[in-house]
Amino acid sequence: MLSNTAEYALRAVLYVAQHEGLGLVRVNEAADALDIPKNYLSKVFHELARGGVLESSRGQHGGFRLARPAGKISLLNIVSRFDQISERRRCLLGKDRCSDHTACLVHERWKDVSEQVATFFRVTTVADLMDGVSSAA
Amino acid sequence: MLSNTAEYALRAVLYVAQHEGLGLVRVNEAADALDIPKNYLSKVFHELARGGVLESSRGQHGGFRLARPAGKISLLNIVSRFDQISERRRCLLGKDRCSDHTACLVHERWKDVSEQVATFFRVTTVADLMDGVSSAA
DNA sequence: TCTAATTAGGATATTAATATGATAATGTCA
DNA sequence: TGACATTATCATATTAATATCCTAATTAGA
Repeated sequence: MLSNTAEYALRAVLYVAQHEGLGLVRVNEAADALDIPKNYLSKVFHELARGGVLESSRGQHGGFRLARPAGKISLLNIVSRFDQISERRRCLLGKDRCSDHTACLVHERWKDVSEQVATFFRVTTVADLMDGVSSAA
Repeated sequence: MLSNTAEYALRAVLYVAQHEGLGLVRVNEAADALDIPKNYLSKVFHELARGGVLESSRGQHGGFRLARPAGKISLLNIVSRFDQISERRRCLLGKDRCSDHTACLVHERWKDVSEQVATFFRVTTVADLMDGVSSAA
């Protein structure tokens, strides 16, 4: 359902969120803790920074922090930098959109299901993922 | 959500289903109609035959037909030869299972959503996909 | 028996995802 | 200023997905 890369990103942002207030998170530290290849995670962090999810600072004592509160970062904000979670309804059979006159009940059901997936990523936030925090669920 | 290959397989089986009773479907014919590379589709068909979804016969006038009625072929039967639609609940963050004591409400919601996806593929049949046929939806 | 049409399947090419390695740029602090 | 720790970035390697090419096996029919 999610690419490796997107899963890395989710776990990494969660890790950063859990270290808010404890200083910046360094790539090496997070890579060790999460068992993700360092150089690869470095690129994931960079991409998340470019996407406005994280903020980076360079130099000694540099690292990453959340760019905004965990409750304001949806899982879609994270995942969409790497995977496409199609918000736009997409036909099960690969066409961009079903022409309405051939649409059958299956297409409707598929639309329902895939919209639920999209909604999950859109409304769930990093804060929701954190242990003990079970708001807005 | 689905790989290219699995999407090809769905479209191809639907095509074969729509030609039931009209003689065997040849790979070249289906590839042209569906705009899928011939040799690639050839392997997809072959794999579906090995998986008991299609039956093949070789030689002149050979081709493919459904191995059983369209209503007895679930989309999961088709797709699972190529993609893994995880029936087993899988943690959003990549672990095989969430340990229960760290499971939060988000995990529950994700389980709900992903089980709906799995159920869709399991209960929807090729017959449901065919135009005009709108049973069991 | 021969030819043609077809599936079966091996070999290889291309492309995208994942991963690694090396270097440059930046900021901190002695 | 200079050493060092860090992010930024470029270059390359590896692996998996997608695609193409070619030949073998099988069957129908002339």
